[in-house]
Amino acid sequence: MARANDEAAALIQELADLLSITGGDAFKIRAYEKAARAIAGHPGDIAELDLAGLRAIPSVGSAIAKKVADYNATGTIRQVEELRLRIPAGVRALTAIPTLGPKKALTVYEELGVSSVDELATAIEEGRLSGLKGFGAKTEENILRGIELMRASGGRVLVDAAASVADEIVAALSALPQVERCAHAGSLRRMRETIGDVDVLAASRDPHPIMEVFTALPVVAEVVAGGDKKTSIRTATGLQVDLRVVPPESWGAAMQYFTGSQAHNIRTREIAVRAGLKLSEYGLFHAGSDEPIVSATEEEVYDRLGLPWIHPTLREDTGEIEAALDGTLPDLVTEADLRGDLHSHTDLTDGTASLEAMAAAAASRGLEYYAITDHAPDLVMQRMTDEKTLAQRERIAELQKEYPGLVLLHGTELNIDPDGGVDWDADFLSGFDVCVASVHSHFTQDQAAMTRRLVRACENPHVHVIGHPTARSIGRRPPVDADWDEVFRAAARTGTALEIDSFPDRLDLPADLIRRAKRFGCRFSIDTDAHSLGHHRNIRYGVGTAQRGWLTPDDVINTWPLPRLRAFLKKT
DNA sequence: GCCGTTTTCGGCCCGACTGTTTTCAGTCG
Repeated sequence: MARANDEAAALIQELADLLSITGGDAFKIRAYEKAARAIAGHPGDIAELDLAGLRAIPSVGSAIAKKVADYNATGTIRQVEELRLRIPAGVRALTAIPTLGPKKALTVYEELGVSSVDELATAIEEGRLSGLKGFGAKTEENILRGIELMRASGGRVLVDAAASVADEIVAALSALPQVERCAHAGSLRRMRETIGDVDVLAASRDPHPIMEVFTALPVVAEVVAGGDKKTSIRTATGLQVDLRVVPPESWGAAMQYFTGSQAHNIRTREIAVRAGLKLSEYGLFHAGSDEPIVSATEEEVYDRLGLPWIHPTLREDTGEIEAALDGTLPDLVTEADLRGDLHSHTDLTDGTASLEAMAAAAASRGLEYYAITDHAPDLVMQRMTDEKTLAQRERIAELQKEYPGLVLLHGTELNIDPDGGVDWDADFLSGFDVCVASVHSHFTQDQAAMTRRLVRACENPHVHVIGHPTARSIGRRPPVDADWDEVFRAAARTGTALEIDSFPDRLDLPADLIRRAKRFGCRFSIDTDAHSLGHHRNIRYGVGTAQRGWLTPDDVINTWPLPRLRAFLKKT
């Protein structure tokens, strides 16, 4: 499943982690981290590159190129193997505990021989940490807390859970007279698929009362840290929320800074430094005099750095800075570009709303076309039959008369069987306007079998969209194992679209695979896969995922006018 | 370890908060 790029990047990142524990040079560690990102984001296959080719990757010099060549030849990197002998994997795992970094991890390992999270918890309970340099009572308490949190939640929540907490807090704070502006930033604004903590930003000259209201909100279970510029709380579910209050004139610089990512910020600050400037959350300044230049809007800050404004979903240092400098940033697809939705369910199968209610919801979204795609018979528990789906087609034709502005399409969500076949024969399939085909069973086939299965589905002339292609469930089920480059090649060749399923626990295709698929010329369909009326709101997460995959409206078939879409669905 | 029309050596992003400290290291984002 993992490409050479991903495996090599993980090894280089591990090298950085291990060096940070053994006390390696901080700049060297950063160089490894930067190179790891560059290798992971490199479009070509690094397994095919020689030393010169590797060195051509930005941030990869001769030393790292040799290590990657080492990986290409042997499947590992010698320095990583050596450091693994000195630092057990459990010690590296300790740094995942909040408030415990590489320095403290090394101290407990060297002084007490602690090399796992469980051992550390035991050591603290037995009082073996007392007297250790830098470990007071408060530190012990915080570590125990951190371990508890880590065990409870795994540390991250789905994007919709974070969004609802953020929306509630932003609404409450925006109502205060002292607050001039308030918005969320951080990984939620970047639309990452899971969120570690929520960042909220407020502009005000009078922070103190804002902090007081914030820490007293009903959602707050615990105050983690409190100052007048920054306050952190935790909700009852363990989600941390950081509130930063900045002067109104700093709003743009602060939004830029707190949206991140950290890697993107390092790049923008480096550009500032080279231009004799200094960029912080308070603004862009002359380096020598600290004279302010701009700070009110993000656009001004980027502009003064010689860059166009960069969409938050692109800010990961995976090529957006270079694209911005080249003037080749994509014109990203937005929710407003979507004319239709090609995947939805009614109470005929496992949806909870009637056909009529789902159509009404689609109309209120302002859509021009909407496909009803209830499950096909091979998903036996859904009890679909030929008769039921044909009766539904007639009801849709009747209902169509009530919606002059919305074209209702009759479709189905087929099941791709282990050999790549689907539920109905060609003759019956030709009666549908649109067919989504998805993997719903046999998730653990080996890579060769799964690849054949998906390629065969693409080659079926009646399959228009591959639904949630990796079939992952975030935090619960891993993605299926396929040679995705082979699948993408088949999808592009046959004119089969790949779905971007908007369900917060799916977000499937994931953004990194979207970006890869686009390079093969694939098309995409951003769908809700709605099973109820409320699920239509999830479309924002599908759009965010598509944006993180650098998609433009033209890449997405359900932004197209219906005649162009119908021509695509013929798969000629 | 990487990188360069200001540099092939000497830089490398910046600030807030906590806890254990008497001036600062560690962690986080």
